Amino acid sequence: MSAGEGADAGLNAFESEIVAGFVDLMQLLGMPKSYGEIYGLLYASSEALTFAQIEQKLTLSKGSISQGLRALRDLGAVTAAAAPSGMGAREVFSPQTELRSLVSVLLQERLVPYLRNGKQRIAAIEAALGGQGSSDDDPPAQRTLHGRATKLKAWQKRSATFLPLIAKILR
Amino acid sequence: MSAGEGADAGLNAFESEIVAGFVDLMQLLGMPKSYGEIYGLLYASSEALTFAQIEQKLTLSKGSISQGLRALRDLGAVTAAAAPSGMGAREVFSPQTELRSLVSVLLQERLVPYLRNGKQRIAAIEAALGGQGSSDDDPPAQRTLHGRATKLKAWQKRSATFLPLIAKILR
DNA sequence: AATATAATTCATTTTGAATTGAAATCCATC
DNA sequence: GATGGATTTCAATTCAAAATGAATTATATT
Repeated sequence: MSAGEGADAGLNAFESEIVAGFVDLMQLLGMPKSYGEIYGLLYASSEALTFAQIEQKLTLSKGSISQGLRALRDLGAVTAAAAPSGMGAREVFSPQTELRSLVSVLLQERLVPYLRNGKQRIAAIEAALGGQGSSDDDPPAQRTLHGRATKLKAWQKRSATFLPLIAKILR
Repeated sequence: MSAGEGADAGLNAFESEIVAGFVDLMQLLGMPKSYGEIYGLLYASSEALTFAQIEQKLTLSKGSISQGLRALRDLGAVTAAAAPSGMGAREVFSPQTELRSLVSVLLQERLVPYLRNGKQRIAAIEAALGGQGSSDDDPPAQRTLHGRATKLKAWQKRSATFLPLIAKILR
């Protein structure tokens, strides 16, 4: 007893362990932990859940649930289906259980913008190095800095290869 | 002009681009951005720098610089050498310029604890599933949950392979 | 069409991590 | 071994990201 963190009233042991796991995963990937709670709860449920069911099982406001569900849907991690009519809810939510695609989407979400930036950054660095040489020259120092800039560029190029490679590993 | 963010008084274009790049990298890996500033400045300098030089080039308190340097040294990203006597400083600091090892250390710093946790978590999940079946039985639902738990376990196992693989790619 | 309930939006609040700053400690030089 | 500057420590502060909740909008049911 009392291993994890937030109490989360209505979760059984199975559910709360799974939720905790996905909370950690989301945080590892720099996403809000509420996303992990929502996704984890869906993952631990044999049936698709309604908004209201999520709300009553987790200690999260409607606002957070709404935002979380939207983000997870946009990521393709959760799918919504029309709720069987008669019950109040509009939709029911299920997890995309293919973990590899989930992780790969989450990863790319962070890596792609980083790499995009990197590319222009390298250009700026090279420009700065070129422009700099004119005034105070100190050849050995300049060579060191050139070497470092070159290293960065090589790294940047390798990173571009990187991403598809990760995608492949995750397959 | 004015592409980046923090002004950082005394940095030239070359330095501030490199600093910005490492700040982004640190943040991608969930480390404080001050670490990126310090490492970036060292990386952009042809000579090893003293504590005081770092302080005067960056807009950071002594406290942050001290903590940042310590963390970077612990990570093996920065090395310290005795400062040539006569100048006030005790030590001078240089970057470990092998980016691959830097990134791999930073990555592992986050991945390893996550994976370690994951392992016990899987055990707890299996225990919970086993203990649960007795009271309210719904075989198809149980089978679904079993399937999901199995998927998690498989994923966990693959993740363990994952880490050395990343290390290999970074080589 | 009207009503009641579900879901979303977004300004405000909370929370946790990063940063600061001032006091304590360390170390080289005298 | 005493002095003065260099560095570290850590409680208090700041800051950004996440969560809330009340007002709004959308949708189902009658």
